[in-house]
Amino acid sequence: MAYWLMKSEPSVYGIQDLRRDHTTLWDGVRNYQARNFLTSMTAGDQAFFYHSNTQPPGIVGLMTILETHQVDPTQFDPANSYYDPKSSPDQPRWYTVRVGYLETFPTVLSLDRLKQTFSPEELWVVRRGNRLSVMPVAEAIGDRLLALARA
DNA sequence: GCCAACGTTGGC
DNA sequence: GCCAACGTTGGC
Repeated sequence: MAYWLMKSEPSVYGIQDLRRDHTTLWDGVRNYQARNFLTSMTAGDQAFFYHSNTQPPGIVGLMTILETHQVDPTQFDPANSYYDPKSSPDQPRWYTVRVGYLETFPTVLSLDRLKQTFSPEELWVVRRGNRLSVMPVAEAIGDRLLALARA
């Protein structure tokens, strides 16, 4: 089982929304590196839910990957803000995963705390200028994050 | 293939 | 709201 970290703005879709919905299709990723990480996920992997553009930004909970290699339907919908005119149903370019809610941590692992605890090499999300919305988390680091979150 | 312009992300 | 960082676009 691998660990990942996935970002979302809580004003758009937060951990509370996932807790309510139980499961959701993680749509709207339009970055090739992030997409490549999405397509390399395996069912049963776990992903940390990171709230960006909020105060404080940080890791707020845990998800499980339910289904992989899902075509992101928003790429075909001209009315959707994630519409990609260069994509077509016979040649989709954006794939994603279905995630399931696992837990909300009792306290937010704030970006500030993450920076104090992990080096940029250990945890990509603390790298300066990092804009990637989906990234891998090494197993040892994921274990430490869970220990911190549940302490 | 270079690179300037532009748009977006996301912390602050 | 500002702006640094960075990915993408498009002219050449």
